[in-house]
Amino acid sequence: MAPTSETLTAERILEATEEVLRRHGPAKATVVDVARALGVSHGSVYRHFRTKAVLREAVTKRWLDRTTAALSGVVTEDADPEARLRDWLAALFAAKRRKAGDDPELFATYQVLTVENGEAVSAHLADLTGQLARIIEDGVDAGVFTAPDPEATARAVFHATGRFHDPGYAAAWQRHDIQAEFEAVVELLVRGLRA
Amino acid sequence: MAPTSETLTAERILEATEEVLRRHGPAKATVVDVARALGVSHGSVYRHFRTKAVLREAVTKRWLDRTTAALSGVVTEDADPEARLRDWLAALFAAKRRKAGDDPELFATYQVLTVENGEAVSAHLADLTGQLARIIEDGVDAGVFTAPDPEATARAVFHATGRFHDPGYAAAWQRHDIQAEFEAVVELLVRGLRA
DNA sequence: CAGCTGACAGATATTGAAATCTGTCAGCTG
DNA sequence: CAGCTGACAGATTTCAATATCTGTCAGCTG
Repeated sequence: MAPTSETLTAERILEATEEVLRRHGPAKATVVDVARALGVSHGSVYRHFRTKAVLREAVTKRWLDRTTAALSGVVTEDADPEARLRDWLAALFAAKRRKAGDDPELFATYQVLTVENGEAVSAHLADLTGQLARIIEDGVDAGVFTAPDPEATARAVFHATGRFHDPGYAAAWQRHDIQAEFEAVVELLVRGLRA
Repeated sequence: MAPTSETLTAERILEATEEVLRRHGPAKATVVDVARALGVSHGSVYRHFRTKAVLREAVTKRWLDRTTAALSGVVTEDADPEARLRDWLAALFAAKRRKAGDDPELFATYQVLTVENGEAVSAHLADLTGQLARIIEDGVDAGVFTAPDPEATARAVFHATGRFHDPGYAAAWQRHDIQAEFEAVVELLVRGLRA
């Protein structure tokens, strides 16, 4: 917790920023707070990040990329495409639900950050639909799925499951019947994909 | 525009409230404004609606019910169930897109009102999924759809198309490729429903 | 006397002055 | 001399005083 006197790196600033955001929330977290947490002047922070907005975007990217990385394992899993598709969607839902449930305040903080940084979010969504597209392509190649345009189909599947990964629906993830809802949608989609 | 001196009815108050909301927006519309628009004292408004919250809820209900009514015609349309399902989803999407596009400020106003009145919204969603369920049941009866539990399937279809009717996605309805996205999702769902 | 008015108390919103923050940069320091 | 500091101008936020609004009700009016 005490500010180590290593040299000031972008990475250390990002860590401190995440901590300040967790403590103060997105509205009250200031660059001065971040500098204080690191035991440096706020001018030094501006040496590594040109503006506060750039700093916040970098933190957001880092957070989004952690989710992407966690899911990439499922894509290359050793199972048939339908099972991998189901696993991937379930893993995405579970990850989101865990994040929202474990630390609602931090989740709300990142929700604010993501609406602020549409750019970073678009890139993240492209990453995720890319993973989905790979699974669907594998299914088409194996002859178990029908999809004239796997990229477009991946986006369709992603959009159709929005209720189970879009942060805007986080409140609904508490409902007792949400798991049944999820399974009903996935069932419909998998049936729609089958050759 | 001049306040007619008919007797003050709940309906006239609701109309005036809608007009005040359109003019001032949800944050600044006051009961005093509504009374002024009607040429009465604000005490008279409280004779018909116990609180401001009740008044706003009533306006919200009215607005939601207009949408439900507009769609009910499609349910009883003379066409095969698959066509009716496609028509109904398209009509819902078109109605939402038109509302959001024609008068964005009023749409934003009602967005605020709907988050305020979760109760009224739940009832509205139940109405809509009820209409969907009837179409799906007809499809099951005709042997063209498979759905062990049509009510649950209706909810699944409704959730899966959320991106095309949930007001939270209104910004995305401006994208040039939204129509293609819509058709891709509907295609997948219809395929998933077929017997 | 049914329905409306307007004064009122407490709650909520607005406003403008004071405090804090962002982003810059000349100069300090190891 | 590379990297950090801290004072500064302008932008933004906070806070407390002031104004407006909500909800009630005793009494007015047609």
